[in-house]
Amino acid sequence: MIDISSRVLRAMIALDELRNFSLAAERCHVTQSALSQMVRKLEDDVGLQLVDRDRRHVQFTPEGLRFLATARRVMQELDEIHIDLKDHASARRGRVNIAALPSLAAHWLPPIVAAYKKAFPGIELGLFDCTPLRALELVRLRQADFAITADGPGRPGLEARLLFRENFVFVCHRSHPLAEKRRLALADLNGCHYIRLIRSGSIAQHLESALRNLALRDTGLEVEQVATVAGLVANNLGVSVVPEMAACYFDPKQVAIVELDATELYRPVYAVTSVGKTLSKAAQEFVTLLESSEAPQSAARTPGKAKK
Amino acid sequence: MIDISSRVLRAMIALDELRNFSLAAERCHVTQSALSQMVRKLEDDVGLQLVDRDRRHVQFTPEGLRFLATARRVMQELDEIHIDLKDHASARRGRVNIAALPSLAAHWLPPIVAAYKKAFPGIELGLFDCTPLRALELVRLRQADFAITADGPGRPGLEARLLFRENFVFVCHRSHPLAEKRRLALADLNGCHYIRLIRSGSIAQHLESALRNLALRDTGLEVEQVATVAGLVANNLGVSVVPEMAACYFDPKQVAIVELDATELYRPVYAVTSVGKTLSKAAQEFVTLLESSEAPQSAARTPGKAKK
DNA sequence: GTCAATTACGTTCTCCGTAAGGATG
DNA sequence: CATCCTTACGGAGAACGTAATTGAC
Repeated sequence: MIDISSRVLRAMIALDELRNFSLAAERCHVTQSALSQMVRKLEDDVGLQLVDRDRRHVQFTPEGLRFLATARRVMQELDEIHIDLKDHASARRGRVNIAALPSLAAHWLPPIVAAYKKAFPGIELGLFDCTPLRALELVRLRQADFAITADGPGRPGLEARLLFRENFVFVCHRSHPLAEKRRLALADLNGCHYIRLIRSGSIAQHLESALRNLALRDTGLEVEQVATVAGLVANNLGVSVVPEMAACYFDPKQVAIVELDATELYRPVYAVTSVGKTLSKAAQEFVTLLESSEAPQSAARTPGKAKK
Repeated sequence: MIDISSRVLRAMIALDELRNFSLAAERCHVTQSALSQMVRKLEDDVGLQLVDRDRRHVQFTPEGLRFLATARRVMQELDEIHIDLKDHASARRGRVNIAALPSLAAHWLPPIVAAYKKAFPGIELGLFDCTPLRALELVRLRQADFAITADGPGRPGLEARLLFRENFVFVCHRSHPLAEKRRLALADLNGCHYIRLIRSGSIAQHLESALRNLALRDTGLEVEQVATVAGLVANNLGVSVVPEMAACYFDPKQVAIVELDATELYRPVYAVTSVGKTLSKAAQEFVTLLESSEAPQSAARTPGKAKK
């Protein structure tokens, strides 16, 4: 199998353009002797004369011209991939695919995305809002560079970095007895009519153990979307517990949002990556930005103050 | 400027296909260590990690995959040009452009072309029938690989190889006094009404010096095509002297063709090439065939016997 | 412990530069 | 005689192979 280096291709192209060994050698930053040897070796390798040197003029043979055409195409390809890789290395170009839980994608992520797009305008962003399991699957399938989710640690092949811990808040109708409290303990929820979120979601999973020991009354309502909970609570059909970030779904005129004094009750938010898969520079930058971003403040009590 | 050799491209492709350093190294006929170093050096050169090796699995990074796509395109180009050049080197493929005088192109060349096409079916042939000057110009312009013409020696930048010498014959109407002779000396033409060919043609040029000393009567006719001479002679408007090969233009029923006993009167036929321009293998083979071909026999006295 | 890739190191060999050679205009 | 390419030769460095090392399963 023949071996051809891009140096030789460049030399041949220079030789064609300058029609002069000395000048071509100069352009290639080698001596004229070296270029002469390069051409000779190439000709030996392919078994054909490619250039006619009649001591005064440099002329390519028909075969040499065919070779040149290929050489130019190849060099264009190599130059392009080189620039392309440099761009990717410096995060000037590229694409980052992110799998995130819907609530995070909708409320915490947008300002970070905005900051990222400003800092790295050449990077395309793909944002998948999906269930926790799907998010991890996308990372494993390499369809997402990383996931932003409440799950992750302990999963084989995945690596999770804690970004922040999100507190839960209690939501009820303003007419509810607990509506006027500043803070509640979990025990205060005993006896309440509770609206559940479906189990497959991240929220229910983190609430389950904490709520199991409470004497909650079942409303018979189990819904999928937090927005539905908001509607139900607004119509005084029950109470619920949701992450701080979901508070904005609730209409403050009808719904009271009360902080929970329960340190054991929180939802961790991780950046989850595949072990052994180096992130692209662009994705690395995004994760760095995530890590430097603050945990969200309660959107309920301190509206319009998303960051410290 | 980065230097990438095809060996490295092959290695990366093998690594992608086999997902295993040891196997890929084997395919590339190097040790696994060498391949590891090759990949590392490539990554250093481009400044990016292209392959994730987690000790057990080989996975390409997004940038690595981009690189691979280019690598495959480039290798395809290089493999193709290699095959292409090998084919040209062995005259399996290619093209030969020939500039030849009309009379040679029409009468001497066809059987040679036929033999050549049989021996080298993959070679395309271009045949230009043109004036002597134009033939040499085409060679100089490299639009023709070589010329078959009566001119050539002494021209700067051109190289002429004598193929054969073609004799001239005397042509006249059957009613002409010289029609019954077996052989004529040049002096026998004195007093004849002579039909001239134009000076720019090869025939007139070779006749000029020999005929200058004869006392020919001018018919006032100077024509361009030998076929026209044939028509004029057939109508008894004069006599002429033409190369043996042109004899077939004349109608034997009306025109007598007489050999000339004049050793100094002949038209040399050369294969003319550009000095310092190596012929393609295909063209070389054609010239070889030309050189091994016999000079044409008189088509007049021995019809149907083109070769000895 | 085994397997697979990396690292270390010595050697080989390629490739380049210097300098001399040769041909051409 | 000057120019331009080729050839000869010697040295620097790259690349390869052997072998020891590391790390994962």
